[in-house]
Amino acid sequence: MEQIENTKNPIQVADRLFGALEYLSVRPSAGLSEIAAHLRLNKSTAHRVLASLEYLGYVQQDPVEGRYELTLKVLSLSEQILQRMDIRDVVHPYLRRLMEQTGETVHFVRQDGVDAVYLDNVETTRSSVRMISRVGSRIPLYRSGVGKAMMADMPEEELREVWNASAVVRTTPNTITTYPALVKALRTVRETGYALDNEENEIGIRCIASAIRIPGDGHRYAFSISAPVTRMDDDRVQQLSHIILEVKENLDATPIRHLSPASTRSAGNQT
Amino acid sequence: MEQIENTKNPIQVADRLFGALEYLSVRPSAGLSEIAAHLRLNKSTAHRVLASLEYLGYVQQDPVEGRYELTLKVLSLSEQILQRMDIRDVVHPYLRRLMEQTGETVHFVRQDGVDAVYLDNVETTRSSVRMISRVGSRIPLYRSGVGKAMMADMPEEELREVWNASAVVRTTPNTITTYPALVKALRTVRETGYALDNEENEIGIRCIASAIRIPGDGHRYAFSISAPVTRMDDDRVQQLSHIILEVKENLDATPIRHLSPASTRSAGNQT
DNA sequence: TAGACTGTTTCGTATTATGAAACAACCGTC
DNA sequence: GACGGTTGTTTCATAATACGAAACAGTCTA
Repeated sequence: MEQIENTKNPIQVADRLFGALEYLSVRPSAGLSEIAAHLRLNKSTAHRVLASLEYLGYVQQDPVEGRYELTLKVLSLSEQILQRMDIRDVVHPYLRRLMEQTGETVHFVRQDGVDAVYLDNVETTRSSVRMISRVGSRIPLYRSGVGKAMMADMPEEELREVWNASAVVRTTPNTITTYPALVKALRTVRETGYALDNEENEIGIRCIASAIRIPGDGHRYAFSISAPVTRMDDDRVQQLSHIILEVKENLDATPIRHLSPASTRSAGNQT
Repeated sequence: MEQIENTKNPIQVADRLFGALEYLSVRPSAGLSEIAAHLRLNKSTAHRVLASLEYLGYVQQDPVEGRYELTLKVLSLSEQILQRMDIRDVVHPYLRRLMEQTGETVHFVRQDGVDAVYLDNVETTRSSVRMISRVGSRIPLYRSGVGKAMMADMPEEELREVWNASAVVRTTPNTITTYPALVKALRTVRETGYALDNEENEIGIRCIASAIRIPGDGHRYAFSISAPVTRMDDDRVQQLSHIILEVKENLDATPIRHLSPASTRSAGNQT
């Protein structure tokens, strides 16, 4: 029990509270017994936990069925987080122009641990395939263009940590699955200035990405153009890479007003 | 102290945990002492709360500054919630078409308590004013087109409850501030089939909205077209109302596959 | 009607969170 | 260079708090 002892959550209830929250976020609604069983809690405890979440406004109980479901309060939380990310406002017009220039869907991400998290995107208007915005979703760094772009900027030690913490899964024949392969790929990224995801995450999808740096911001950001391979042969990759690099230069040169004091923005809500 | 006694949170720590979370969601980062002061907690307690949130992955501490900030995990939570809302996938193409037909920004919302919460939107490509997506943000029902559209479908008792729970604030000269005025406005909505927000929330913005109903879904939904008054005179309102009503009819007739059993969707992540 | 489910409430107990205080490690000042 | 003023961190005895078995109250099925 000495060293092996997993560092424990200093507040046990927190496990239960967020466990319930996360469980409910995956299904439309759930009954008390079901939640209790899943979290291995006594019904009574589960009930208290749910009552607490309800009190806080994150959970709501169907008065007739008795089932529990999330309210949209957690969405407001996310919205506030996104809203104070000034960098999104700066980057968004570039994304838009990039989409218009290329006709392809573009993404903007930030590193969060071993993943890249989508912060913004502008979807192509040309394709008939609607792809609803997935802001907030994740993709592993080692398996994405944006991820490779950001990793190319990391010092060796940090890279190593990321790799070790990553749960490597081969999702396509092209997926990078060894550290040496990753290092080699990153060398190419550094040479060319952009990262190519050549169907490494999903068959049929290629994408070109580049990292950008924000002075005074500890996080890593990147943006990308994705398209089906049918529209993305090597020639097109060449063309697009020029556009990508141009945008990157512009963004790197753009000063970002960071951490505005009171962070009081014009509300500007619309009906 | 009989009746007056506020129903208390059955789990006190929950207040602290989510208090810290919500506090951090408003500012880019915060120091421990600052958080402790704001939540009126002992530094020691605050530290434990933060450590717990960090353990759960929602909070991260800057190793050099020592300041705390949110990770993007809460965004993933939201994303999962949005992703299982099948109705968004159904409605999105309609929104897109609506925007293309009218050239104006369109919104899609759901009722959550006394507010409408934005679930999706398609912003106009014509205007040069970029308006980054505000999915997750809120607007009071009584002060919005979408809100009035949804309230028009409520039985009197429910309406009364909403009104009483609403914190009425006059944001423009046109804002509805009395219950009789609201009732009267809703009568018009029922007669015409759509709701008009005539600069009732924000000067210079008009919008037309309509509620839709989803069989087997306990929630209320609505969508809207917003535009500056300069592009939205009474004639245009007339025109747009026809389009709105047509979309509403289509949507009301569209069957929504609801609560898919395992809710396992094609992931389809892209780099 | 009996049985098997729901979700809810109670209450004695032991676990758990609490916070004052001491600690360590900075930073700018005098 | 010791100072007071900051950070964030750790300890620990005590009180408060969350716990869960069990009983309860419904609802639906057989």
